[in-house]
Amino acid sequence: MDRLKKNVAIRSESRTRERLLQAAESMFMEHGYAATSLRGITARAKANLAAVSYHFGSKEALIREVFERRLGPLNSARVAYLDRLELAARGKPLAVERLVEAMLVPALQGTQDPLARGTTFLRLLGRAFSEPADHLREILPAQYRQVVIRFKQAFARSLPDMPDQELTWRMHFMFGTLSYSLAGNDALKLIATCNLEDADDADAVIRRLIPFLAAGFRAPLPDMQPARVVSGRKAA
Amino acid sequence: MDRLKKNVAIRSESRTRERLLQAAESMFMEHGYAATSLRGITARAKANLAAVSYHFGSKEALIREVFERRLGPLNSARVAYLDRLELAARGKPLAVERLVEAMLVPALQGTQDPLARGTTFLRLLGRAFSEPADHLREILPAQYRQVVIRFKQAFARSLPDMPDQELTWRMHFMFGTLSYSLAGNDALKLIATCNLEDADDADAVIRRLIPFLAAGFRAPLPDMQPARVVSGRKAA
DNA sequence: CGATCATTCAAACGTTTGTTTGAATTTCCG
DNA sequence: CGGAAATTCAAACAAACGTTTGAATGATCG
Repeated sequence: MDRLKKNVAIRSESRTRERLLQAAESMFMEHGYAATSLRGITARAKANLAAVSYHFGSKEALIREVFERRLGPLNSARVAYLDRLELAARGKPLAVERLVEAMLVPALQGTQDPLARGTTFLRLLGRAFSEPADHLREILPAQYRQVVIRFKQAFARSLPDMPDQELTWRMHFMFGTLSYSLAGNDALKLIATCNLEDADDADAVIRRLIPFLAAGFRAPLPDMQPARVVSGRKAA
Repeated sequence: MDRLKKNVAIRSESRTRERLLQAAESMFMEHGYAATSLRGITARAKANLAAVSYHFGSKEALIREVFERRLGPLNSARVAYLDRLELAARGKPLAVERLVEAMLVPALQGTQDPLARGTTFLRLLGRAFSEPADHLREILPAQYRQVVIRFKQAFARSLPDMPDQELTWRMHFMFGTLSYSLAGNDALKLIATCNLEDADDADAVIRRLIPFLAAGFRAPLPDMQPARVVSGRKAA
């Protein structure tokens, strides 16, 4: 298996393999995993149907590779970004704005350069969190573990009075906003009553997300009394 | 067609139809739309395969009905909740906490009673926003339009200094957090380094989401200068 | 009861799915 | 060049898909 891979790389560098990955990334993003057929992928990649089995072994292995080749570098870049920030701060706790920034900037960085190729993966990634494809349930936790651990430490240092449980929840909320917001404007168009100017401007999204999320992290703790519900009679 | 429906209701009230809807709701939630087969649904509903065609006409019509029978009442309840709040406030602007509450409480209200039946739909709904099934792209905007318009007015009144564009973005962020947070703990487990106590307690989620989102809405406006990027050399 | 409708059922329809096969083709290196 | 390895290709595979059919069963009312 390793020998085979090496020969692939040495010989022709397998342009087909790369075309398949890009086509799969696009089509998984557009139609979802289950709704995308290998015939559609290979047609788009201008490759033969059997090429998927030959290069990856199965459809499942293909989607796994689509994620791993992107998610690993992305999360490594996030941690590296955080490392640089902390180094520059010389041990002082960072503002939560900087931590959110460290989650966001690497994600949207590769966007403008390769002509929205990075954006394609981000949309796919946003979908992946809600897609129940069994293969992903095993991939994502492994890919995200280091990021979660590392950033949680940093957040705890920046918000020393925040209980651990509450911090985990707020990071959970942050991931939700990210995966939804970065995942593209399809859903955005659903709720926008007026067309947003900057809908496709990644930088604008970052600048708007940072203060929004940072304020959420700094929000006062919820009072954990029994929930109040406004009934028809007695309104609050 | 109308005659047929009426007879269905009069005669046997079609228990089968209801079982199909519930089975479809569960299975769409667990495996997604495209990955769920009619054979799986009918098996779970203990109905015949042809029952779907008979009662709904097609798989597409089935999923449409699954959404419409839930989303309409949910969004109506949200607007009604907001109406009551504004009535009680006698024209005074509401705190953004109350507006977020009006989005949340109706969504999680039916949760505990029918033994997580409401929760099932919420997870499905969260997925729907990222699922690219073409049928949903037409359903969701129509179902959400009134909610968006109504709540945007209310938010604008509560946050008079917020530019319209910024408000739209922050509502967009809110929808992201909601659909991700309410959609269930599958994704939550992905990032939780420690097990959360209240992961299944809807009230606890509400109490934690409200201050988080309200603070986000009240966050200072972003400075719309060119984005700063921390490079390897010069850190910020 | 008998007629009439709604509903269920087993079986089959034609497509499309992911995967496999074995031969043809291309690429590489001695 | 020539042989070996890597890659492509058209064709076929069984399995699963959504949908349709026509007869069997059930309920309803004059």
